[in-house]
Order: sequence, then C-alpha cells, then structure tokens
Amino acid sequence: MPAVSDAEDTAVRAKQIPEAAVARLAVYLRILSGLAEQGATTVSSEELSAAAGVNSAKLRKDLSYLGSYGTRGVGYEVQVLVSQIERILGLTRQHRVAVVGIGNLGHALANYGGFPGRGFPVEALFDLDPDLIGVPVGGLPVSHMDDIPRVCSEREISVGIIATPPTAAQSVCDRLVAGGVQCILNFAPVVLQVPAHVEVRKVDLAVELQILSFHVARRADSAASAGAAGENQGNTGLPGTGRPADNGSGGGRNGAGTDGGLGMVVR
Amino acid sequence: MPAVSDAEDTAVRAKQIPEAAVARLAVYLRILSGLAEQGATTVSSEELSAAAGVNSAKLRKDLSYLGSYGTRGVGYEVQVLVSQIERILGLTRQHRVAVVGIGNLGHALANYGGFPGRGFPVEALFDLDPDLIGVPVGGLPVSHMDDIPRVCSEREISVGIIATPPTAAQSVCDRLVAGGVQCILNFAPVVLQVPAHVEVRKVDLAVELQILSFHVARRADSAASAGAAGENQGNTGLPGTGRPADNGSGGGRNGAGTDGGLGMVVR
DNA sequence: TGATGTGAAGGCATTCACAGCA
DNA sequence: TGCTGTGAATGCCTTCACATCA
Repeated sequence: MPAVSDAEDTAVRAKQIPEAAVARLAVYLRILSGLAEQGATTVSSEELSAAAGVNSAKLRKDLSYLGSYGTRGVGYEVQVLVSQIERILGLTRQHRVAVVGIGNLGHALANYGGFPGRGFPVEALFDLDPDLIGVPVGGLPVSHMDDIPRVCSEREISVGIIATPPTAAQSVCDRLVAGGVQCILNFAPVVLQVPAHVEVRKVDLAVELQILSFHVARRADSAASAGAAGENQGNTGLPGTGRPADNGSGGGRNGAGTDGGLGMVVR
Repeated sequence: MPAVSDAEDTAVRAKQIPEAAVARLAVYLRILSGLAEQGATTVSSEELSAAAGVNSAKLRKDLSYLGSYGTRGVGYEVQVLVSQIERILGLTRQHRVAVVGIGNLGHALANYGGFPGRGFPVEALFDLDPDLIGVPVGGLPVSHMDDIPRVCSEREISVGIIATPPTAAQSVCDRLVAGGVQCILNFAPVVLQVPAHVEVRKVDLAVELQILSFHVARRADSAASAGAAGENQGNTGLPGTGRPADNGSGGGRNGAGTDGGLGMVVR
C-alpha cells in the first residue's frame, strides 16, 4: 500500500479526533507556546497535563490523535507538538477575521488585532452607526453593515464575529455568509440559521453565569438538606463532593428570544 | 413515605441533572422568556426545541429532569417552565457580580448592568489603573484591586468576572476567593487554582476561533483528498457530512501560558 | 528505568421508540 | 388523536492499567 499524501493523512486523522479533544488541543497549544518562549525544549505528559488542568492519561490520549510524536522515557519535544497541533487545527493558513458590531465588545476584539498564536488577523470592521463609519478602530476603519458581502468577499474574510444586539444577528449572519465567510463566532444570544457548509460557535455570557448559579445553588441545597431535618433518607447529602470536576463548558447552538446580551452598542 | 421538603427535592433533582442539560436549560429559559413576552402561554416540545436548535427528544428529556410539568397532547405552560428552570438554576436568589479589569471587555460587562433574566446585578468594579479608580462606569465607580477582598465581602458579592490580562488573573482570583466569592467566570487564558468550594468557568476566545479553524481545515482537507489524486482508498472523503452537527462547545479548565487574550486593557 | 501509547472497561449523554395520559 | 415522559439501546468520551520502547 502506498504512503498516503500529507493532505489525506491530516484529513483522516482530523476526522477521528473527538470534538472534546480538539478544544483541549487548542489549550495545550497555548501552554506549549508559552513553554517554548521560556526556552523549554521538552515536556512530559505529567507537566503539560498539570498546566492544562487535565489528567495525564487524557492528555496522552489527546496527543495520540496527532500521531506518535513523543519519546518513551523522555517526553515530548515542545516544538514538534506545536507544529503538529497547528497542523491539525489548520493554523498554518491565515484566517482573516471580520468583526461586526463595534460596541464595547467589538472594540475589544478589534483592538486585539490578531489572536494568540496568530493566524487570525482582524481585517474588517462593521457597524450601523453613522458616527462610527470611517472611524479607525485599532487601526482599521469601520465600514457599513450593508457592505459586508462586498468587503468580505474582496478581503477574503473567512471568519466573522458577531457582536451585535440579538435582533440584528441573523441578518448580519446572512450577509457574512453571502460574503463567503465560512466560520462564525456568535456572541448574540440567538440561534443562527446557516447553510450546511458554514460552521457556527456561540459564546453566551448569560448562560455561563446561569450555569455557575446552578452549581452554587446545588451545593447550597444539598448542604441544607444534609444538615437540616434529621430524616436523612440516604441519597441526598453526600459527603463533600470534592472538586467541582472538570466541567465541559456548555454550548451548542442557542436561544432566540428576549433582547439582551453582550452585543449591544454601549456608548 | 413522607413528602420531601422543597429544598431537598430541588437538591435531589439537581444532583442528577447532567451538566450538558444544565447548559441547555439556560438556553430554553431565554427562549421561554421571549415567548412569555410575546404573550404565548403554551409551547410544544417541537416548537421549543426548534427555537433552541436541538431535537425534540433531547428537549423533552432535559425538561423531564425538572419533573413532569407538561400536559400530554397539549404541551408545556410557558410560565410554569420558566419558574421551574429558574428554581433549578438557582435564579430565585440574587447573585451579585464584581467585574475585575475595566478594559474594553470589562466596560461592556459593566455597562450591561444585570444579565438577562436578571438575578446578576453588577455591584463592584475593579482595576489597577489610577486614572480609572473612582471613575464611574455604567453608574458604578471603579475601585482598586487591592480592595477586592474588603469590598466583595462588604457588598456580599458571590460572582467574580475576571477580565484582566492573564498575568494578573491568578492574583485577582485569590483576592476574589478571599472576599468570599463562590463563582468565577474567567476570560483570561489561564488555568486558575481555586479551593474546592469555588466554581470556575472559562471563556477563551482564541480557543473558540481555533476550534472553528479546525473544522474548516478538516473540510478543506477531506475535500482535497476526495477530489484529488485518483487513489481513493475508501475511508477518507465521505459524502457531504451534512450539518455541522450540534457542537458541544469545548471547555473545561484552560491554558496557562503566553500573554494575550481578551482581558487586556485597551485604551 | 521511566514515560509514552493504547486496548479495554466504564460512565455519560444522546437518540430511539413507544407506553401513557389528556 | 396528539404530545409528553421515559426505559432501553447506542455511541462518545474518559479512565484505567499495562504493554512497549528509548
């Protein structure tokens, strides 16, 4: 059997990597970059996993999806891991980013100007506000939302970040898609409708807070019922549950509905 | 057997709700609030699930963790569901919030002034910058970070949001914990060390973008190997994978390492 | 010897399919 | 009849434990 091509190899591996592992690989990558800057050349699974807040078995399994790049008895070469993770995550190409909705959040994103590990240069900004059009933010002038399709297409934008109020989100999304954008990061609390070839991820602060609230409430409740009336019926209190456990951050597509969210333009 | 108390009941149920379901409940809650505002009194699992972007079986299972509050052949009463979800998520109490790091992101959070569904009033702001101390942001004056423990304790803050640069995050976290904060929402790309009774969730934009990048790369790669050289060896290309599928947003604790992240103070 | 890499086992979460009830 | 509620089945992810190899 002939050796598979590089593209095929990457594709085959990538297919099999669990979604959850992908998220962690991105985390490992940041840590590894840090280690590299500090001059480290090798790491053990133990060290790396500790820094990432996972156990070492999980880390090794995650890395094994990349291939076998470690040395038994020694550890991993930092540079090798960095390259391999970047390859799998597709960070070898540039992903030009557009930010839509230049409120406070949009400002933060625009000023950021390229995300860690690079590969995500911000190359277009959009808003509705006439006072904002043309004004440079983070060195880049703001364009009007009506121009999203044209500008995105011209500048070959592949990632769109929606930081608008929820009511505007779907229409912004449609225009981004029309402009050829392939990925959308959505801060508006709305479920976006997109064609099959477009990938969406959502960040919802209200949901995050509510999840935290749940855990606190649960703890308070079980403490209450454990410590309260003597009628312990065996399945409640539980001794100190110990660590909060490695919570997979919730996610998936999200809620249409009431206004509100971080996307609003605050001025 | 005697009827269990309300607190016990909530505690017992809460224990059993899968983490993933909790995240979705928060989403349903937002949609339901929207429906309520529009005057709807009942919903079917079909409608609600469509709005939330999940299938109806999952929705029904999620709601069943609350108890049986639907009417067969009819659907759910919107108000009832709202109350029940709020109860389970612990949204009946107020969770006072402190925001640390008043950069762009911090501004956005501060101006938000209370998150959807309420229950999360922002009651303290902190930064290091002398020019910012005392300046009101969103109607609330900024305090110095050194005062975090005292102020948080005085104002009975239970939720801390870290929007600082990564280097400051752990020390901020320690002070929040000292101030009695129980939950932390961390925007800095660092793994925080906290005592067992403190709950942490992390939001990492760089990771989100990299996950998107992965999916695009994967698609491009498999397209390449499917359409390219004739040597199709049977397990690569795959016909159009169809929908991006309901991606559980990645998460868990995260990466220490290089500087960078959204937390920086941009001025 | 010491750390990686990985089958196998176990635990959650999702999906299915239908019983149960208004 | 129609929609909820839920056991059972399936599939995914994590954890364990040890074979493997520098």
